[in-house]
Amino acid sequence: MDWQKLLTQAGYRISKPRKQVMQLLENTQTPQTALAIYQQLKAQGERASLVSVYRTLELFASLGLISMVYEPEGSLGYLPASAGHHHYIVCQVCHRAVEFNGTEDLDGLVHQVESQTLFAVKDHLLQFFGVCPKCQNKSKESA
Amino acid sequence: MDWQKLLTQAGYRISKPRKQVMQLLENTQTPQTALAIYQQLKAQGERASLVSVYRTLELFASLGLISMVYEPEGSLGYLPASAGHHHYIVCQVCHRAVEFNGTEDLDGLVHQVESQTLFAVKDHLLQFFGVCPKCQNKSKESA
DNA sequence: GCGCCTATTGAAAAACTTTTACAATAAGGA
DNA sequence: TCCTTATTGTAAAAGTTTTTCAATAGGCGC
Repeated sequence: MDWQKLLTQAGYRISKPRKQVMQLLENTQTPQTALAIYQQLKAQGERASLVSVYRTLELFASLGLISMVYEPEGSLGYLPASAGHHHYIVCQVCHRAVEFNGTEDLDGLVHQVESQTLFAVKDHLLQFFGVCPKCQNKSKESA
Repeated sequence: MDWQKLLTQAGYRISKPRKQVMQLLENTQTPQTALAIYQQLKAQGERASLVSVYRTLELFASLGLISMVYEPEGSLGYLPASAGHHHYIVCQVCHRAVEFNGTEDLDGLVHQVESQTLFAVKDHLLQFFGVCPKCQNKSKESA
């Protein structure tokens, strides 16, 4: 189901800022902060407001349409969420984020943590940082 | 090695705010934000400044003396770092954080992610959220 | 396609968080 | 104890996120 139908079914409207934000996120490889999204819309000559970007991101995130990614430098970026798993590895050089599938491998760890700590595990935060293939090649060339 | 020796050897002084912040962190079960630390020091009648708390936390974190924990509601808390692993599970009810040992179990996942994404994995962010044994019992009693 | 209802927007301001500047203070080696 | 300078605290600046509210525009019914 596309995001517009989902919004409508949930009782929300398809407004211009919402379209702009989603379009921008769908066309980027790197997670984008609220401010970065706002600045890019401005740069495109759009009449956009930072407040709407914040509101839109909050809404999209609550509906599971976008995922949050912690950037190496500590800021919080957003990406369109694909169905199912939402774990990312982020390139420390070019910031490109790629999803990986690791849910099954986490199950073992979850059980071990539960028996080790006696907590009931409800949720987790998992992200990897590293260097993407392209940036690996670039550093090889310059070396 | 205790933190005071480590600070001294790294060329830093053992100042009053640094002692206050470390003492407070050592005596708490839940991760503390900069503001929370400042407010507690104030409540204890100490003459403290929020700026120094920020500076102290930044220093301690850079020296590996404290660890950062993402709270369920999104804020960033600090805890004294024990040697070695620094992965936490945080109670969604009482916010208590407990370390768990899962480095080995992550190795398999790291390798899988590397072969799946072709990234070179350099670092990771792993945290669990759940309900601690005490809070599990409390909810059982009230049920 | 038109009009109405109200969700949503944008501008401004407020609230909150973090950083910077700089004179006063205090840590710790001589 | 004295001296040097790292560190502090106050104040201000910078940056981020939220709130307020009148104006706008989305989309349902006709």
